[in-house]
Amino acid sequence: MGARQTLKGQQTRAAIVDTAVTIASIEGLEGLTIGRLAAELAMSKSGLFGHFGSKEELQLATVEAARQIFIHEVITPARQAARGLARLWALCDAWLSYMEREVFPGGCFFMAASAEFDNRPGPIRDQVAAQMQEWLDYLTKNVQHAQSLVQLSGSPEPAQLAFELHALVLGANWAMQLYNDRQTPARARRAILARLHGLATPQAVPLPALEDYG
Amino acid sequence: MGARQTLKGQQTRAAIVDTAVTIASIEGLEGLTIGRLAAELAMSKSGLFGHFGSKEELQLATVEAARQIFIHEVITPARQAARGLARLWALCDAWLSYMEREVFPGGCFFMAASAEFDNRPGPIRDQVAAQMQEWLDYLTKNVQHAQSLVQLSGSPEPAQLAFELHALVLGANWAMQLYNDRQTPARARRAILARLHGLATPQAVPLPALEDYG
DNA sequence: CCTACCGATCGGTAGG
DNA sequence: CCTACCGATCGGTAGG
Repeated sequence: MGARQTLKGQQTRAAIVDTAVTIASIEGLEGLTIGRLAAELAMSKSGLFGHFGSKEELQLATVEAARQIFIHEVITPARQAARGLARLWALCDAWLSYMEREVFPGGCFFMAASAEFDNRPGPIRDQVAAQMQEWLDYLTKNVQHAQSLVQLSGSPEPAQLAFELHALVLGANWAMQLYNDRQTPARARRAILARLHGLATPQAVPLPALEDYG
Repeated sequence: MGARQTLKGQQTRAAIVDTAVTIASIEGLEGLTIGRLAAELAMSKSGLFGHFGSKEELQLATVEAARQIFIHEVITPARQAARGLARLWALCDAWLSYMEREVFPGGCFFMAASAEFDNRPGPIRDQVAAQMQEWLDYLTKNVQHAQSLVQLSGSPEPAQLAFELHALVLGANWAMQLYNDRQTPARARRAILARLHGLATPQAVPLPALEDYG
C-alpha cells in the first residue's frame, strides 16, 4: 500500500508540474500562484502545497519540467542531423519550429523566465541562467565542430557566432509574442541562413537556400 | 494660488514618475506597487494614488517617461550622424551605450516591459508595442535611406535588416542582464559591424572596423 | 495631501 | 489530501 501511495503521489505531482509549466509560460513564474494552480487542478491549496513545501520548490520543479520539454522538442530532433554545420542549422530550425508549434503557449519558456528573473538573485535565477548557458555552450560546440570540419570559416570565434544565432532566435520570439506576427520565424531563418551562407566554405554540406524562406 | 498649487502638483507627479521608472526597470511594471513607491517617496499611498486614479494610469505615465528618456539618451545623440548608414550605426551604438551606462538599472526598459506584457492584452501592452514599433520603423527608414544612397546593398529588405540589428541588441541586453557580462556590448558591436560591412558598397561612408571591438 | 479603512489574494501553517 | 485559519500586502475608497 505504501508503494501505491507513493506512485499516486508522484502522478499527482507530475500533473501539478505539468499544469504549472503551462501557466508559468503565460503568467510568469511569479504569476504562477498556488491558489490559481490548485483551482485549475480542483485541489485544495494546502494539498498541493504539501508536494513542494515552498513556492520556490514548486518554481524550481517547473523550470526543470520545462527543461525536459525543451530537450525533447528541440535538442532530440536536431540530433538526427550530422554534427557540425548541419546540426547547427537543425538546432536553430528546431528552436524556431518549437516556437511556431507553440509548445509553450506563452512563447519560449526560458526567454520569459530569464527576463523575469534576471534582476532577482536566488536559486531560480541561477537555475535558469545555468540552463541557458548549457544551451549556448551546445551551440558553441557545434560551431567549433563545423569549423574543425572546415564547413565554416574560422573567423568569428565560436562563442561569437553562437551569440549571434541565439540573438536572432530571441528576436524572433520577442516579435512573435509582442506582435503575433507569424512571419517572424521565416525572417529569423533568412537572417540565420544569410549569416551561415556568408561563412560557409565550398566543402560545406548543403544548407537550405535563403530563397526557401521567402 | 491655484497656478502655484498646480505647479507643485506637477512637480510632485514628475518626482513620482521619475522614481517609478527606476523601480519598474528593476521590479517590472506590475512589481511596481503603489505602497512601495509611496514608501520610497515618503508619502501616503492615497496621496500618491490621487495623482493617477488607477494603477494602470501610473503604469502608462511610467512608460511614457521611459520613452522620453530613451529618446533623449539614444535617438537624439544618434541624430548627430548623417542620415543613412552612418546614422544606422550610430543608432545601434547609442543603444548599446545606453545599456552600458545603465540609464535604467534593470537594463533596457522596453525589452523588460515587452517581455512582461506580451501576454497581457490592454493599454499598457498596446503602448509598449507601439513604441517599439516606432523604433523598428525608424531603424527601417534609416536602412532604406542607406540603400537609396547606395551605401548598402539592396538585397535584404529594409525591415529584414532592421529586425536583425534589433535582435542583436536584444541579445546583448539579455546576456548583460542575465550574466552581468560587460563584454557583451562589444560582442554585439562586432556582430552588427560584420553584418553591415558585408552589405556595404564601395561608396559607403566609413564604418568602424570590426577589429576596433575585438 | 492625510488617516483609516475595505475586500481580495498572497504564501504558508495547524491540526486532523 | 482536507478545512480552517494566520499575517502581510495588494489596489482602491471614504471622508476630511
